[in-house]
Amino acid sequence: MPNNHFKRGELYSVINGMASTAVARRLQKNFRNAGLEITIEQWSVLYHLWKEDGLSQQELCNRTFRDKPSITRLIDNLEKQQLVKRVASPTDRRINLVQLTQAAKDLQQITIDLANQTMSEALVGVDKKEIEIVKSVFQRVYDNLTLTPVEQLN
Amino acid sequence: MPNNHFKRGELYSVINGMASTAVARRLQKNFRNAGLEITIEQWSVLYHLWKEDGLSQQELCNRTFRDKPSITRLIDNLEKQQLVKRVASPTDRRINLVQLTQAAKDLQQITIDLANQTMSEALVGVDKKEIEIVKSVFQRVYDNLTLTPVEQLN
DNA sequence: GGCATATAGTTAGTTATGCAACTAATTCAA
DNA sequence: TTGAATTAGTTGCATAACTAACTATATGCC
Repeated sequence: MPNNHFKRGELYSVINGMASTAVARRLQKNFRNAGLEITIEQWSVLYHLWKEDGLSQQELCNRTFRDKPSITRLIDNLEKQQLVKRVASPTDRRINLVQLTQAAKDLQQITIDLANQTMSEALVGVDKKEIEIVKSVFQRVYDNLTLTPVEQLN
Repeated sequence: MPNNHFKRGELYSVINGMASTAVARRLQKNFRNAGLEITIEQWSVLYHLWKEDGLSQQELCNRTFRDKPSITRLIDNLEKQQLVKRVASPTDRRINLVQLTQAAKDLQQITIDLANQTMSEALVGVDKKEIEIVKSVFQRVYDNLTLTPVEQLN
């Protein structure tokens, strides 16, 4: 089957490069145009903290799909910009709880509006059912590659 | 509408983080397990050269959705590993044609097999029609964000 | 109690990305 | 035909990614 030899690699290119890169770049550009100095990676961390403040770094790893060194440095940079602060957990001294500052809270509304607007631009002509399929395929892909065989049965 | 306030941002997280990261990590791991020293980014450049050898750096930018500095440095690293060489275009001295070495040609079959196998693992339980929808949505998203309004009419 | 193991987080080193500013070669138009 | 604008590629700087190796704290078992 030499003819569909490249097809899955092709799909890999599509999933990994094109669209996600384009969306990320646009959102970053929209932040910059609005005079906001944060990166999309920093925003993605803040996003989870807006939903639930005071998460541990480990929990942020899980929710943002990043490894620990990545979160360490993102938090370093967010701390430099005074958007979060590390607070030692009172019950377990290994754990840092990451807490939003007022400056970060002030960013929530405007940046989420920009993200929503960016996704609206991105999704022109794409209907809801298709979006649901994309999400379910991605969840499935993620589960296929990260869950143990036993977990996949649930 | 406070309740679906996060939905598009949520989708952004999904598109940009989860699945593509998981696939990339798994493919990189499979390369490493097979004793192959190349990164997936380098592989994605080789992939386009296997389809058509001797592309210019600009053409590689277009096909891999990367900017020029990224390609410059990927080619630098591929050259260090003696997988490609830059050859000046005979007709336009600004242009570098990027040509595969024999070592790179030898990587084609094994790495494409690994990529196909990785995508097969990733896509367990996902049917062809869903894959087509993901691809078409991503093409649409890419076009929405990169084409001029006039081009979008075509 | 004390040692092995596990967990939370950091650091070092390499690769990659994006932007801005740059050089060199080419094209086009006055 | 020469000088402005365009195109191809490179370099510098900042941020971010992954791996491996590390420290510190907590847990669990004897």
